[in-house]
Amino acid sequence: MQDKILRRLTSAQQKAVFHKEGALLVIAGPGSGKTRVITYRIAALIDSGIRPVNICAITFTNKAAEEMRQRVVAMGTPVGAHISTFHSLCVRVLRQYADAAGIASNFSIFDAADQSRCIKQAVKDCELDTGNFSPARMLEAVSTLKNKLITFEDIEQSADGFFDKVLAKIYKRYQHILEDNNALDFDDLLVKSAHLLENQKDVCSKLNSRFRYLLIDEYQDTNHAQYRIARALVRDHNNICATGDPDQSIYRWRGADIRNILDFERDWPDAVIVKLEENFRSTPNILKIADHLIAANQSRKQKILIPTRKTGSDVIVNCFEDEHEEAQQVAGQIQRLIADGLPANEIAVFYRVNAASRVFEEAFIKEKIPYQIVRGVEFYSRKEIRDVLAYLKILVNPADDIALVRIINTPARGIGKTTVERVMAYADVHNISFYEALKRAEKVKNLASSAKKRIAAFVGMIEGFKKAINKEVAPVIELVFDESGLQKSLKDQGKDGKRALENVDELINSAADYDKTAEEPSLLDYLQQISLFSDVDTYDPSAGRVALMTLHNTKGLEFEAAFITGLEDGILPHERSSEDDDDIEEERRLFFVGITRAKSHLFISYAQYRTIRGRQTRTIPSQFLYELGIETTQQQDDSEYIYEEIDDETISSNCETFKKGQPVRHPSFGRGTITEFHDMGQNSIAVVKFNSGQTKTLMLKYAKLEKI
DNA sequence: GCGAGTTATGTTTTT
DNA sequence: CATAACTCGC
Repeated sequence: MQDKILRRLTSAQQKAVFHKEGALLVIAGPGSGKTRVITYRIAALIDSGIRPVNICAITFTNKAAEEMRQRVVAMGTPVGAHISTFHSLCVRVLRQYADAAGIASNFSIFDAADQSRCIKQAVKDCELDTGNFSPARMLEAVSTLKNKLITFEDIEQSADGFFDKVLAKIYKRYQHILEDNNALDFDDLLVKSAHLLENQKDVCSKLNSRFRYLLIDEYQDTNHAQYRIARALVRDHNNICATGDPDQSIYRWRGADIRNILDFERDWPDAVIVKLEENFRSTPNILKIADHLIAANQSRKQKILIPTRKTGSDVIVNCFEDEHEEAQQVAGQIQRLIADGLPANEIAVFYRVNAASRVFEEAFIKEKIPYQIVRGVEFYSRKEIRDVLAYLKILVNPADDIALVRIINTPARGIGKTTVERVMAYADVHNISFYEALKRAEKVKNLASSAKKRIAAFVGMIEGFKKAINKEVAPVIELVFDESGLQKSLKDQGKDGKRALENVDELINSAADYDKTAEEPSLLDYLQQISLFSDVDTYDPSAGRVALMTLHNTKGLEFEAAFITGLEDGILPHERSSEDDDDIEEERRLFFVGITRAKSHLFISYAQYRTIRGRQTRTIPSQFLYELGIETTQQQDDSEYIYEEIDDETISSNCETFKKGQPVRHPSFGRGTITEFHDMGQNSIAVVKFNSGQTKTLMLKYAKLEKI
């Protein structure tokens, strides 16, 4: 075994793989085989006599976990190591130690849509105006606090500003709503686990002896709560191995804390640090521009990528008329690659925002290119699927009012808004769940006898379903789908319903699959698992189709050919991420991650016009294009094209030379100061920090900048 | 109580 | 532009 592993690894990789006891940090650039190191390390640990059940590996997505499991098994090692995401691990721990964590083990996991309903309710309950305190904003703020393990009690005490005080109130109310529903949101899974591990020493000890080795991949994108969980999990033995790359940190907005990786040596002073700088994935040309681009980030340790591949084709930067031409040309280029013998599943198209997928989809359908859009959650957010799942959730967790409200009258069974409100009021007064109140509907005042009858029938139906619960999930779904009347109502809908019926069929199929493969199948486990599905989880690399995905979803993947699209100011970097330098740097890392996914062919493109919110808008090329360190012939061709559209007078008046520090005025952004100026004649670019706080990169020939 | 039609609203990335 | 929220007539 050891020999077999040795032959395939570089000496640096070996050092990490065969590291014995204590903390280990693997700082590794893209394509350096860091995930591979973890996989081999699991095998090596088992090979050295460690029992598989004593190993816990954490991946960023379920998909990555699945792949790692397969690879470990393929290496001839016994199954049994726990490999999952942080969230999945937390679900397991919380279910097992529910009492100690102070929760019930049949908790619902609230997804974004459920959370949104709860926060809206919370804002309403606090009698606040949703204008100033938009649910989305408050949810983000609450999530940020939770990721830092700040409770509402904490913030209640420390809040001094008006916003913080209101936030504390909403946070508290929101948390109570979740509690009433016996529900945890994504963040709670981490928060409750961290608190459990830190406050219940015996649970912590048990887990320390269960998992004697902890391995964490993509450590640069862990948040503070995850760090605290990891710290507690290795409290007794310090056998932690983390791998990551600060240059690939792209989830700061979600609470990822780069300090986790930067301070690793402080947290584990005896840590051995291994650096993997060789890149086995990409051609030198691709790595050269990746290096050049990422060097523009100020807050970063110098590091370069050492190519091990010797040759490769050029990186191509294309400028297109608009997003339709971009999609069309990308499709054409893909057809050429496929004709040259490249399998379709070795090709991928990346974009910054999901909305950008549509034009590509249209072009691919037109050109008959097989494709798959990597967006898993979309399936589970379809109305019919949510409806079915809501029924199932009620069976497992009757306190889940959100699910109950969803299906009490779906399909329509004559229990309308008024009835629901009256029963809800009754539930509030008696401090019981909505379902409990429905059971006692007889006692609710002002309720029509017809309504009472319908409610009784509904409760009877749910109780009947409960009796049907078994280990196997698929038969329960079929029963519920049929007897709830959902199936019939979809059948009656004609064409639209047909599509929905197919989706439910797919759900039943996947549940049957779950029944077959799960260790201990149960309805509870099934519901909790599917809540944690991620976008990339549905991605099937063997399907022989071109992959379309956001740049965030490309993490950990690689393709022979990659197309990175929409390199325009406001898109990449995204306008909502342009507020400060840190935001821009993260956007730059995102582009860096995209670039380094490509093994052999890289195509980067932007369009001169793009339809944004239904308006065709002239775009400004992304500042990142000028940071790649390449001159492209395409850009010059376009420039000529652009000249025809702009009269000479405008160009000359717009192309004065500016200096750093020059105060300027822009017709829409107002006053500001030039912070950077790249003199490239008619293509000159100025970076302007406006008084509004935003920083924009402007091409002088388009932007009407005035000196003031 | 229900659903069609209208109006407002809000727009990044995701476990 | 796309969807959510809302109104109004049955």
